[in-house]
Amino acid sequence: MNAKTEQKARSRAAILDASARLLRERGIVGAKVADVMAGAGLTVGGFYAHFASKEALVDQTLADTARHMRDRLFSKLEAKPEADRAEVVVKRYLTTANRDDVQDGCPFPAVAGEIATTAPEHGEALAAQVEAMAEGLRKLLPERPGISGKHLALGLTAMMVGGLTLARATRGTELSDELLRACRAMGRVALGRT
Amino acid sequence: MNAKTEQKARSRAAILDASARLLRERGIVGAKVADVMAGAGLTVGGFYAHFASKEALVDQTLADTARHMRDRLFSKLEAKPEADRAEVVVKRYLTTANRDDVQDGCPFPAVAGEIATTAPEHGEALAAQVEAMAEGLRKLLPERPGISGKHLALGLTAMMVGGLTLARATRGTELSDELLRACRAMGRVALGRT
DNA sequence: TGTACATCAGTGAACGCGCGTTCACTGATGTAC
DNA sequence: TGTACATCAGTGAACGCGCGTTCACTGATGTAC
Repeated sequence: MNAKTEQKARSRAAILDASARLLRERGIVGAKVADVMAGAGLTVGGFYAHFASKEALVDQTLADTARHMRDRLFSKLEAKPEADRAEVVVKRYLTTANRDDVQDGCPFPAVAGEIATTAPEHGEALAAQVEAMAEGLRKLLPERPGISGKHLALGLTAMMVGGLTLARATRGTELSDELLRACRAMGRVALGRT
Repeated sequence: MNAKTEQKARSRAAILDASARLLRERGIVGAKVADVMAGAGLTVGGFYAHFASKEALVDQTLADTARHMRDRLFSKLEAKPEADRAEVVVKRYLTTANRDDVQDGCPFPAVAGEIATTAPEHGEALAAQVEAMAEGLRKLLPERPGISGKHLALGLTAMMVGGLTLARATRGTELSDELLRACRAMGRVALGRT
């Protein structure tokens, strides 16, 4: 059973890889099962030997891509002065690269609206990942008058996700770049770094 | 031709009304032409006597609903002290009512993600409305050190849209209410009202 | 070691369903004389 | 005023298409003796 089991595990990993790319690029409805399987070098029919449904794939992919994003956002911060770290994270997130290289970027803009409107079944999976991102940020925050660390972390998260979502949706317009600059500046103000 | 013309205008208005409700509630893909027509008390086939395509309807509806939201956000501000007005707008936006009464609320959360992923043809229509909202806010802003009025207005807009989008997507979880509170507090901090 | 059988990852066509759009038609309203 | 015809908003069925899911089948891999 060894070679077979290994082959299946490789296929599953390839499916999740393709799904991670397509979910971020095209959203839940846009990431068709047949396209995901083709992206993994397989055909549609085999999908259901790996996942119970498209819904299960989406939940798993959402968790995977959000963790991947956190790994990138919060990596190698030891090299930065403690007081700079939160701002570094905000700046890393609000780049043209994270706007344009969608398939390796943040998954939230691609799924949050769909979850709100037509896919509430993924709401808890999303909530868990939003909390994980905000918690990562909270650990880096300075004390600020008038707001708790938790609220500041959630507010920054909302601004980052909102800014990136709008920047992606308006890609190609002047507004798009301006939104990224504005949100970076807004992050500095909220962190008291003026 | 009079009664006929009037009848057609009434039907068009009814279609736009139903579209405004459904687009905000279900997004672009979720607002089916047949459902919109049924919501207007008509049948599918008649749709194309009023609009060239679903795309045209969406663009028109996006403009209508965004204007409607601005009217509500910026209404009766004369009664408020000048220094409070920006914060009043932020607080009006980030309410449980604007999260839950989706069909009368902000259209951006329902469409921004879809436009970014699978409907870029609406990007310019969205950009125009985002700019209009930010411009409305900008006029109410105090001078703040370290950030221009335009950037602060865009940053606040991103935070408001991001916060509402995530709050709607996580409705029913504890995080959802907390996000609204956090973004209101973040608004106060960004406006220097501590 | 070799042979017969069992397992199972993956294939590809088909199923049921729903979408946006088209189109022949209906019937109420408007126009011409 | 009345009659015959024209217009046109709206109907409802059909079209073409694409989706998620199912399923009979294939062929390579593994097992039993």
